[in-house]
Amino acid sequence: MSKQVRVRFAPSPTGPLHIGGVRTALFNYLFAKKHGGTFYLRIEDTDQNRFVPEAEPYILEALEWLGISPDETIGKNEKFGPYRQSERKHLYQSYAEQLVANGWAYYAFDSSEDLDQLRKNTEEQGNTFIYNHTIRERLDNSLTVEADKVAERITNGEDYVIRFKTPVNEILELKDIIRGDIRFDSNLLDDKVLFKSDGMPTYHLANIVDDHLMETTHVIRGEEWLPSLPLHFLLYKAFGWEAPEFAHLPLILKPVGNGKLSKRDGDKLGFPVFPLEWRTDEGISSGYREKGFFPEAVVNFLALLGWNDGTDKELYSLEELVEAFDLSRVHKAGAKFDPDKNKWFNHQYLALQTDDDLAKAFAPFLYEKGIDIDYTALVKIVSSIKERANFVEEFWELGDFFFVAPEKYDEKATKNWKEETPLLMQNVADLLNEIEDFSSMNVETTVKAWMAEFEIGMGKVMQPLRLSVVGALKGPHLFDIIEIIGKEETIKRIEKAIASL
RNA sequence: GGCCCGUUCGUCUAUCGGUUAGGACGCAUGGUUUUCAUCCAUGUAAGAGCGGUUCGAUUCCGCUACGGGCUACCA
Repeated sequence: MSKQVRVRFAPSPTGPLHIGGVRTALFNYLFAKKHGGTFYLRIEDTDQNRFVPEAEPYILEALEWLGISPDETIGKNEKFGPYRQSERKHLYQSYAEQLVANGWAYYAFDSSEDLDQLRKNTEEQGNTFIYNHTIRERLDNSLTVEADKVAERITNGEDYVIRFKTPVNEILELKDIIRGDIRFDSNLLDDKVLFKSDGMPTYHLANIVDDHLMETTHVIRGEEWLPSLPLHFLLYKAFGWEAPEFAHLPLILKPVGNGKLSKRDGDKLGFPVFPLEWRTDEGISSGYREKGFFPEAVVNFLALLGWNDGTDKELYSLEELVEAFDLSRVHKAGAKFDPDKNKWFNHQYLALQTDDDLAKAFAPFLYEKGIDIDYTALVKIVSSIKERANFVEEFWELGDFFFVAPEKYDEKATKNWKEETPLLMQNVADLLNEIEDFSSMNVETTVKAWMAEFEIGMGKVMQPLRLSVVGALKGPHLFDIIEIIGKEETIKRIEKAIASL
């Protein structure tokens, strides 16, 4: 690559960042870093009707959480600012008018209502309505109205838009880094609105102008933009600018059924579609962060959704992803989102955390339950249960017995509570009471020696003992549990079990 | 309807004309754990269909089918 790579993520602040958007941002980030380039964030807030003020900070926070913050954006290295299109508003009109002056665009006065009606009528007759060369010479625009009349109507304050005058009879042979060659027939394109009657540019205009002004070298975006590729290419041509290279990413599809993953699917199917929780008057949409996902796990999973480096490697740090990433190895077909695999990645990353970090992450859960525990003990507890969890949150249901004595006993397990069990358990309690060194190892040898001496079967003791201490047949090594909760508590639990079973 | 993109195990994917079509998730079985889970092992399961090109096609081309996206003064 000859030029310094500059790529962008350019979301529209209409709501929280969707998981598909996250992946687009991630691929841009990886590509930039891979080539020692710059990753910048631009806010495309040209639609005043759908603007949501909370969206912009949300997007920034989400990228930061994921560890893929932009190098340049609002308030950060603003070499090409402003980075909000609403603050660049003054730029666009003159570019649109430049196109009109060069014969690449025209003013159009048709109202939305008239056009809707016309579209409806045309389609009722079984024809396809396209505002392009087939019809533009017959509609109310500067192609059909005298120049002085056009000027008069505009100065009189009449609403108008500026439309692109799509060239006729051109076969456009375009290139996409992921998809290769794509052909479009210009006759089938429509004359897109570039400049709206509210004085704002449309996406198409603003996007091309800004990508050029901000010296973007590669446009990496979702596949839903592929149909506008010919328009964008033509716009670069009309302005006489060199076009960036394009790469259209495959879509992320919903895990079950058909169609792309939508914002609604997430909580309906039991997994988040947003990086961070999003609260509105209508309710709360869950986020990966709040659900206890590690950002590294989300990044890793997303990176492998539609891309791989050709090896069997699946666990990548962000640095390794940067190193291995290659746009031309991005898969072409859409990928179904797999919540199970996503969880598996989290399990892998949980296993990589230190006991200390996990204890710190778990502490707030305990605090909320009003449980006060010695930090050293907590680290031990976390260490004994972490390998069975996918999420820190699960530590509670996996190890609640470390903190509170069982309230009730698992029904299935109580069947092993035989007639002679109470006596046996009382013996165990008495035995434990005698032990000085209450370490897991020592308790285990002592109890086992006692069982051997009196020829008592393991099952007769171990199962009821576990039931007494834990309340169910689950959990880590029993003697480890006993060591952690201590002699006094263990005996208390045994006696409680004898009394209630 | 029109335009564009796509199509390998249930899912994510490897394969760049010759492979017993590989890996991972999931699922199943076994082992470890006197528990549950983890972990380990094994198994399960795929080239949409039809035509070409070729000595030989999952791989290249065409058609069909199916899936997806776009088709706004939204991005």
